[in-house]
Amino acid sequence: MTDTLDAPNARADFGRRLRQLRQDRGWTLTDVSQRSGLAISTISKAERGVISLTYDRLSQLARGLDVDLAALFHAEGHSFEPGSFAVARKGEFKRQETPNYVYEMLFPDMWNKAMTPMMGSLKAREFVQFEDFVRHPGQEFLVVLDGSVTVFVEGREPVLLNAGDSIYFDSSVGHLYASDGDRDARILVVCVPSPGV
Amino acid sequence: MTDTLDAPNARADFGRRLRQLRQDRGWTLTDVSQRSGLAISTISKAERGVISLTYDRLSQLARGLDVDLAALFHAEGHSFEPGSFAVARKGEFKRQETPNYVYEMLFPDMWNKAMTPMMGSLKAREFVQFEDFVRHPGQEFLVVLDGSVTVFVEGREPVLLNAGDSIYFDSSVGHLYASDGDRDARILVVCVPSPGV
DNA sequence: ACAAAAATTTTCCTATCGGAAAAATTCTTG
DNA sequence: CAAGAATTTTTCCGATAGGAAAATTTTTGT
Repeated sequence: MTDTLDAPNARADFGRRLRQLRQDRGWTLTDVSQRSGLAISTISKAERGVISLTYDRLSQLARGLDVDLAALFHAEGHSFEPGSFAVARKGEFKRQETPNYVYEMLFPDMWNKAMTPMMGSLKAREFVQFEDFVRHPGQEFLVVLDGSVTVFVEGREPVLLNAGDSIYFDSSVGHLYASDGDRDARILVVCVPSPGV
Repeated sequence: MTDTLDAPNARADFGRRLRQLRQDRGWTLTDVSQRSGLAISTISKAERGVISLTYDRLSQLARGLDVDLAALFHAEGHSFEPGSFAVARKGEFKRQETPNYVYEMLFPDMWNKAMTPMMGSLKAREFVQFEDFVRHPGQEFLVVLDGSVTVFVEGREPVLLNAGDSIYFDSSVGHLYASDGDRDARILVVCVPSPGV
């Protein structure tokens, strides 16, 4: 009930996007109708935001347009503001501290980023204090900027990375970082969440 | 007409996924009803695949479940090989050279990465030699590891970044990097493609 | 084990979707 | 500029979504 007001706009935007997809391919309503099995009029109305397609029709239409259903929604208005950009200056980060790490998320107030870059410092430690493995659906990329880092991936041998080395892994598998040696280490981590959950 | 047969299955799968999302959060139908503004019965039917939600309702429901609309449609299957990981050692990269850049894609032979990390060197230049802007759907993140870099984003003022600074932007907008000053610059770039298209 | 409460499903009915065909608009071509 | 073709929009109506409330099932407390 709350958002009945702006809903039509979202629908209209979505419609424009549908039309864009169709026209990008140089197809007519008739073409898409044949490819999708939807009535011409239905597609026409959907593109203009006159009606609100059901899941079944959206599903058909996606196939007709030859895109993954999820793709229909991805580049949508609320992805992140198309054309926008943001700069993060060194040291201007929002700090977040845990016993072993100091994390600084780079663009904390930017919505809907496809990836989450973080700068981190790992404190030098006598020996690894085993906290729990971290797990979160998605993929993670880590590059060592300075120092040495041991990466523990659940069920695997530890991996030692030196400055310039990097690792890419499924972040739903338990993982944990620790500075190796007597210096603090600097790392850059980028996470891509798997959508949903 | 063609896919009337499997459509119900897709819808049912989708419904199960909706229920999963709700239960993962420990919410009842009533909870989601309040959060989304949808009737309890509507959510119940949708979860069981009895009805096929319209775009408007899907949109509301996504907000109620606190997920991006696109996330609702992502099949969990095609993440990337679950549990796998890869290490890239400094200097072991596949080199790719253009007049202004030297790029080294970090995990070139790994399939289905959600993001594409690249190490790059920007050659020092007297003044910017204007090649064409680069454009590709998705989002891009750049961090300056060493030196200074000027980032040109189409339609905007150039942005000067020093070591440690970073920028995050919509990569479908034309962009271009150049080393600033008399030294070569080292950068790390991570791209996330927008699916579809 | 039973009663009360909570959660989910079913029923009933109205609003809206979606298809077929007619009407209108836009695009070609002489 | 006009006639005809191609494309899009509108109209009309049957099919289905979606809300309110009753009925059922499941859970909780004693």
